[in-house]
Amino acid sequence: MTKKEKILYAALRLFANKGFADTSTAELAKAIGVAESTIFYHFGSKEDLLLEVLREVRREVLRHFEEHERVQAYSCGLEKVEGLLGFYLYLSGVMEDAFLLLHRHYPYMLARENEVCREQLEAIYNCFIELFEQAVALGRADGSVADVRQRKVAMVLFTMVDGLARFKTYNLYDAGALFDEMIASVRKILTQPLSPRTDV
Amino acid sequence: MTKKEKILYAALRLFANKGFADTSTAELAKAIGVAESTIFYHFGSKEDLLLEVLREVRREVLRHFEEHERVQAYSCGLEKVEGLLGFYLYLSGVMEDAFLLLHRHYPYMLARENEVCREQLEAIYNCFIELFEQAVALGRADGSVADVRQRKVAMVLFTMVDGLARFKTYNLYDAGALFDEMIASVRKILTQPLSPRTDV
DNA sequence: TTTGCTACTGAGTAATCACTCAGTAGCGTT
DNA sequence: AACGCTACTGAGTGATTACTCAGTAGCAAA
Repeated sequence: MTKKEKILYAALRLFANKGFADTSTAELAKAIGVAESTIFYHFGSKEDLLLEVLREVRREVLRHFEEHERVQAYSCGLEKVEGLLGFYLYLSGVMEDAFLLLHRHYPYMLARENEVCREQLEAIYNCFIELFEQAVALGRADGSVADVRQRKVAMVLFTMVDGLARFKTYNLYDAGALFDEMIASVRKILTQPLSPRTDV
Repeated sequence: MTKKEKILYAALRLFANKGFADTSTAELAKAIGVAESTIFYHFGSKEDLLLEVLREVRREVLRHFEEHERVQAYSCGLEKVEGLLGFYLYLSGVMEDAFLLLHRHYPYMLARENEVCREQLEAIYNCFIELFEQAVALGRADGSVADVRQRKVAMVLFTMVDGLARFKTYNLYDAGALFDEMIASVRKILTQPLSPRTDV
């Protein structure tokens, strides 16, 4: 691994676990045994380093989902939705640092004024929601999913699984124990038709 | 408002919006027109100030929920669950800074080594989940909620609404538009009985 | 051998950081 | 008038911050 790559991955680890402001370039350099100025030689500034880290996170996340899409076969749309939810949670463990970084506030603050940052974040989130929505659409087509509002349901599903992934990486409570319950809930959401009026 | 209170609320606002590490005591002092040393006179250190802020957030959040519990009447458990979810989202707007702070990573990092911090966070989250669980239990008793695993369902509900609140305060997408969909989903989760085997 | 280029570094720098401290203004009690 | 106390401050402190820059080692082409 080149020194540039070492810096990139160490930065991901430290920015994710300690936060951007709480990680000094001196500390980062010391952690991998390079001179502090090497960081600035390769990346220009600390903020540009973060942007490069986000770019790398985007590449990795999309690569993982494309790979999953390519190799994993599902018998119906409902099963695919459930599979994707599981894969999301699995990824949040495999790419723990990346998800930790995505659950921090700093990147979203930066995104407000920095177009490059905004671009990476949007690409990542669009990828997630698109995949969920496509799986729901597939389910509607093959009959495994009832009549639901595709886009909105996909976003609710994403909200659920991302919230769970966040609690998992924050160690707030056991995500594994909750996952089964979430899947059961998702099945109810997707198999029951749109708002069967229950009043009076 | 005393200078001490001014410092406390300005700290909440700045810690929530800029982050703990990114808010300097000099900036905080300047924002409210007091000497920087006044902060240390009242709170001792920057970290102790954060702990005091979290204590205040805890007091406010619990007060709001107790008030809501006291004045709001619901005709059945299911309706109460839905009401609580709406109230949670409403609160995340009214107490935006507090929720922003609770959605940051720093307090949870601090909680690992600081008992006082851990205590405040646990009190807040326990309050939420307890209320949701009680409402679910009420629903089971009055028949508006089907046979479900109370605790786990309550946690899934909390995961959903907290995720939505987070996206709302991060301005990722329109929470209002998603809320109706979430309520519809919650109704499906709570009114359909436990896992009716759908295989083959 | 000279030249040019990339990768990298140690020694800086000004600015900012959290925090300290001696001192004071105001006010109630004796 | 003297005292004691609380609230508050301005002027510091040494440490740390992101970043700069002149210089060097190594290697490839001329």
